[in-house]
Amino acid sequence: MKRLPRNPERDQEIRKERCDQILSAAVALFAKNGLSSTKISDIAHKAHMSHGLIYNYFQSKEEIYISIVEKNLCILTSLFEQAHRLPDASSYEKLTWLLDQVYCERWDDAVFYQVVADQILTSDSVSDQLKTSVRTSIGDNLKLLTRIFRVGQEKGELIQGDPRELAFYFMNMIQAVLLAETRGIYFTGTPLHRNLLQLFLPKA
Amino acid sequence: MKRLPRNPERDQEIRKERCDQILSAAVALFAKNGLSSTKISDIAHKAHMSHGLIYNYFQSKEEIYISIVEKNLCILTSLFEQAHRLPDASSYEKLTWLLDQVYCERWDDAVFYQVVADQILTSDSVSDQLKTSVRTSIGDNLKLLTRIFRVGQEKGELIQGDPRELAFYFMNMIQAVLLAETRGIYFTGTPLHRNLLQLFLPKA
Amino acid sequence: MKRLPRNPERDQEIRKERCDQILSAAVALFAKNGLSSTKISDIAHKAHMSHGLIYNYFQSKEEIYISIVEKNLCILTSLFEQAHRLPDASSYEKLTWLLDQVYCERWDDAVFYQVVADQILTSDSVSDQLKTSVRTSIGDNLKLLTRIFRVGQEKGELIQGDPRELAFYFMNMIQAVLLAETRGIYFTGTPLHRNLLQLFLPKA
Amino acid sequence: MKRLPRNPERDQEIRKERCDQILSAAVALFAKNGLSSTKISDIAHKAHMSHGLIYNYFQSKEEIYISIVEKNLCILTSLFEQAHRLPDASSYEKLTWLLDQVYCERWDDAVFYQVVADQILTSDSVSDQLKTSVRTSIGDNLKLLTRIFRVGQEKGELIQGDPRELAFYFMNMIQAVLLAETRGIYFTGTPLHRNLLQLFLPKA
DNA sequence: GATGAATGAGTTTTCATTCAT
DNA sequence: TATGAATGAAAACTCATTCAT
Repeated sequence: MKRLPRNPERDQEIRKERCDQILSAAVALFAKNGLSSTKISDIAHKAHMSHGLIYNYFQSKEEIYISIVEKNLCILTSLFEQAHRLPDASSYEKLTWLLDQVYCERWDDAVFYQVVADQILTSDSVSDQLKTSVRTSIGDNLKLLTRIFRVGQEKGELIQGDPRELAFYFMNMIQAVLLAETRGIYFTGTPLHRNLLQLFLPKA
Repeated sequence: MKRLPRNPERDQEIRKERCDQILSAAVALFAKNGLSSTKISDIAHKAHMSHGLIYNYFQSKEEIYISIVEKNLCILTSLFEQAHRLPDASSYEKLTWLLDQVYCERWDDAVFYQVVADQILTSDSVSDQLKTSVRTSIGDNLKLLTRIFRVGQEKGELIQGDPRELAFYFMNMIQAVLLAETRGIYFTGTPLHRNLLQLFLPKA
Repeated sequence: MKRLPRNPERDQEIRKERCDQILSAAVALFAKNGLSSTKISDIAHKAHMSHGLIYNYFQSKEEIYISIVEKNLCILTSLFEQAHRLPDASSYEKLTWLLDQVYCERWDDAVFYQVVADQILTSDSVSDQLKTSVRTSIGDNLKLLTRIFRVGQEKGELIQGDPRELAFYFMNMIQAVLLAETRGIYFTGTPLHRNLLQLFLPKA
Repeated sequence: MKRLPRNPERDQEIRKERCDQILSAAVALFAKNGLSSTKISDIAHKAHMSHGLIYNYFQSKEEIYISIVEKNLCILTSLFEQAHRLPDASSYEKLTWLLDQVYCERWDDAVFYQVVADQILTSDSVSDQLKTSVRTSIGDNLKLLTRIFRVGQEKGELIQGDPRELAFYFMNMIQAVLLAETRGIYFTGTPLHRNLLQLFLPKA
C-alpha cells in the first residue's frame, strides 16, 4: 500500500496515521452504538485493517474509548478558552462563534463528547478514575462557559439569572441541537443552532 | 411472597406484578448502562427472581427494552396531552406542570426515555421497525408540545420564534436538567428545572 | 443425565460434583502440559461438559490452577503431619508410610504438586501473591519433614547430616520417583520408591 | 555493532553469533516460563533484536526449543563421558567433578535440561519424534552414569544397590539441588550440592 | 540482514437463551 | 411457576508468522 521507504521516522508516521484511522472509525461507531455494542471488528473494518492490528496501537477497546473521551473534552476546553479570548467580540458573538465551531468543524467528535460523557458518569462498567476525570473536565468546561456568561450579563448582552445555570443550559442545548441535526430527523430547514441564541438574549 | 388463594384472576395479577417487577428493574439498569451492557441476570437480581423466570414473561431482552421504550413514549404523550388540556392554565403554568410531572413523579422513566430514544434512532443494532415507531412517537410528542407553545405565543405568554423549534429546545432541556439532577453532579442548590422556564418567557 | 429431583441441596451436590469433575480433568492436563498449554476447552472436554459451564464454577483458568495448587499443598501438609504422629512407628516406618501414601493413593495430585510448584516460583506469569503463598507452604512442609528426620537421627535410625537438607533431598526424591513411574519410562521392574529409603539409613 | 569487513566467513560468524544470542535468551525464558508461555517477542527483546529477525535464523519457536533441548542433552552426555574417563579419579571424585561442572559452569542450561525434558516426555503438544529423541538421550545418559556407579561399587567406594537406580536418584538429585539453588529459596548457607554425595557413600 | 507493521488462526471469556426438574 | 445448570454463538484479545521496505 505504502510506497515510501521504511525508516524510524516513517514508522512513526505510520503509527500516527493508524492511530488516527482507528480513532476516527471508533468515534463514529461509539457515537452511534455505544461502547459495548461497538465491536472491535467493526472498528477494524471501518478503519480498513485487521482486528489484530488495533491491538498494536491500543491495549483494549476501553482504551480507545477513553482516548476519544479525553481528546474531546480537551478540544472543548480549548474551544471555550478561545471563545473567551476572542478580541473585540461581544458575548453574543462569542457564543455564536462557539456554536459555529462545534457545528461546522467538529461534527462527530462534539456529538460524541456529550452522549458519551453522560453515559460514562453513570455506567457501572466504567472505572471510577475515568468518571472522576470526566466529571472534573466537564466542571472545568462549565466554569469557562460561566465566565463568558457573566461577562455578557455585566455588559447587558445576555439574559439575567445565575450564569452557571445559563452556561449549563447552553452547553446542553449545543448537544441537543447537534444530535438532532446529525441524525437529520426533526428539522429540514435552516440549521437550528443559530436561532438557539435568541433564548439567551436579554428581556427587552 | 403473597399467599392469596390461586385462581385465574389471581394468576393474572401475579403475572402483571412480575412483569412490573421486571420492567422496574430493567428501566433503571438500561438507563444507566444501555441495552447491551445490561445483563439479564442483573435485571433478574434486581427484580429478586431467577433469570430463567424472566423468559416466562418476555421473549427476550430486546422485548423488555422495547416495552419500556414504548411505555415511556406513551406516558410522555399522555403528559403532553394533559398539559394541553389543563383548564384555566396559562402556557407558563402548563409548562411548569409538565416539568413538575416529569421531575417529581417519573424520574427514572423520563430520564430513560430520551437517552434511550437518542440511541435507538442511530444504533445499528435496533430494528427499523422500532426506529420508525420511536421516530413517529417523538414526532407526535413534539407536535403536542408545539401546540402548547403556539397557543402561548398567541397569548403573548411565551417568547417569539418558530414554535416547533422552541418546543424542541424545551424537550431537550427537560432531559438535560433531569440528567443533571439525577446524577447530582453539577448543582447542589435549588432544582434547576424551575428556572429553566425563564428562558422561554417573552422579551419585555 | 441426572434423575434426582432438583432442590437447593441437590443443586449444591451438583455444584460440588461439577467442581470435582473440573479439577480432576484439570489436574491431569496441567500436570502433562503446563498451565498455558492446557486449553479450557480441553478441560471441558475431559470433564464432559461445555466450556461455558466451567465459568459457572471458576472465574478463569488461572483460578482453577490456583485451586489445585493450594489443595495439593494442603494435602501434602496433612500427610506430613499424619506421618509425624504415627504411633509406635520408627522413622523408617514413617517415611515408608509417606512414600506409600503419595505413591499409591494420590498419584496425579502429588505429581502435579511439585512440577507445578517449581514452575510457579519462577514463572513471570504468576502473581506474587500466589508465589509467596506457595513458597510459604513449601517451607512449612519442609519443616514438618525436617522434624521427622531430626527425631530419626536422635534415635540413630537415619543417616547423619543437616536434617533440613536431608528432608529437602527426600522431598525431591519423592517427586522424581513419582514422575519416573508415572511416565513409565525408566524402569519396568519393582517400584523404585521403596529402595529409595536405603539412601537415608545410617552408615553402619 | 561490529564493524569488521564483510565477507563469507565473517557472515558465517555473524550468523553464529546471532544464533547464540537467540539461544541464550531463549534458554533462560523457556526455563522460567515453559514453551508456550514464552513469547517470540520476549526472546527477541532479551536478545536485543527485532522479533522478525529471529525467523532468519530459526524456522519457528519450536525449532529454537528443540535446538536447546538437544544441545543440552549433548552437553550432559559429554559431561558424563568426561567424568567416566577422568584419570586417576575415585568414583567419589568423579561424581564431585560432575556436580561442580553442572553447578558452577552450566547453570541455566542444566536447570533447563531436566525441567524441560520432563515436560517434553508427557506433553501432548510435543512431536513423537522429539519425545523419542529425548527419551533415548536420557536413557544414554543414564547408562553412562550407571557405569560410573557400577565401577564405584566394585571398588567399594559407593553404596550398594542397583546401580541403575542409584544413577537415576543421583541424576534427579542434581536437578533438585540446582533448582533449589537457582531459585535461592530454601537454603542460604553452604551450597547443597557437596553434601548430597554423602548419601551415596557406602554404609560403613 | 534488519525492522516492525500487518495478518488471522486460535484461545479465553461472556452471556442470552433453553430446559430438565 | 420457579430455578439454576447447561449450552454455544459471539466477542475480545493474543501472538506466531509473514512480508514490504
